[in-house]
Amino acid sequence: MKLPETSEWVLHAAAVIAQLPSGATVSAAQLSEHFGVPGPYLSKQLAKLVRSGILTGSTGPRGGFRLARIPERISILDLVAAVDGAADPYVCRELRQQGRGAARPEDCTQPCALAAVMRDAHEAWRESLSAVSLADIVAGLPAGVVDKNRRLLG
Amino acid sequence: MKLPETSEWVLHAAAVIAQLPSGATVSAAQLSEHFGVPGPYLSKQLAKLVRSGILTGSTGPRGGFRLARIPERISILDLVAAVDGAADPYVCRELRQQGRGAARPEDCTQPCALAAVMRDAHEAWRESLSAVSLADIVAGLPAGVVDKNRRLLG
DNA sequence: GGCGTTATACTCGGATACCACGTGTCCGAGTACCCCCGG
DNA sequence: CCGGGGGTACTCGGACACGTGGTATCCGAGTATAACGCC
Repeated sequence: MKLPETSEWVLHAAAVIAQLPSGATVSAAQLSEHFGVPGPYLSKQLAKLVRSGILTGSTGPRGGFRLARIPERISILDLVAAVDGAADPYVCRELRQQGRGAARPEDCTQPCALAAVMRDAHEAWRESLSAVSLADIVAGLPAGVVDKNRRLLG
Repeated sequence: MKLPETSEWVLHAAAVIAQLPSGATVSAAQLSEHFGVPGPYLSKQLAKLVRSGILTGSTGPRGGFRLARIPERISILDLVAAVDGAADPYVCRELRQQGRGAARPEDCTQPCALAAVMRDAHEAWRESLSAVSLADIVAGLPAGVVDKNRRLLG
């Protein structure tokens, strides 16, 4: 079980975008330079955030990305789910009802206990990620980093 | 982010093995018939459980697998970690210190806040899985399933 | 009849191909800006 | 000097190859069993 490496890119990129002055935008090329990652591939990931309604993208000169809503209402879970999908990593294929030892349907009125445990764990993971907003991340950045970003974005 | 499909196999197989009479064993071939999954591949996964110290495997006729310790002391996390590894799905590559906008080392005295959030979420997932033991799963099985397994294992 | 030896059949364990998803790249459609020209 | 039109350059968005890890399979090493022959 592993998240795409681009998850980290998207999280850091969103943190930078959140520091933009109101109305300003930043391009994928600028961000790729900022982080030292492949530009076109980063652009591909940011497009996912646009499709998820987290960012809005504008084309043309002075175009780029900006947040679609205030950072207080963007959770880390929103970002991770946008780039990786919201599906549960464990999928129950009803193994108990297959093969020679298949359980009879009348014994399967309750959902599979193992699937329930895995689902609860995933829910705990989601809760933990949704408890932190992008604004919380930005608020915790060291002053030096904020200054550096301000210079980039200004 | 997704778990190997074999995670489900291992969880169900462990639940069956936990119902074995004391001292008895069950072979990978029996289990693969029971669940309708490829035998050699299942054997490969069970070998991981042996390496993790959850099962013990004996060769020869009447050989097979049995639990290495009581099911109360085997958590779902133990099983999942054995088959998928215990690594955090999110790996922090210190993106903040790379590229043109790299933060200075003196601004990175604190660990990356994003990595910390992801780590906490993973820890919540692990806690949730470690709270349930194999004995809990077996105790919750319907009576019909237990009977069916008893007939298989007896 | 009891015991040692041998042959056997069955088990796990690791080494070997195949395939899908993430990774990396490219090019095209669309748009706001800027310059130029005319009034 | 001011307004309109066209060209331009820049942006995002989706379509196209490549590599790594999961999936599936096989065969070999090792061992408890069972039969067999001998004492």
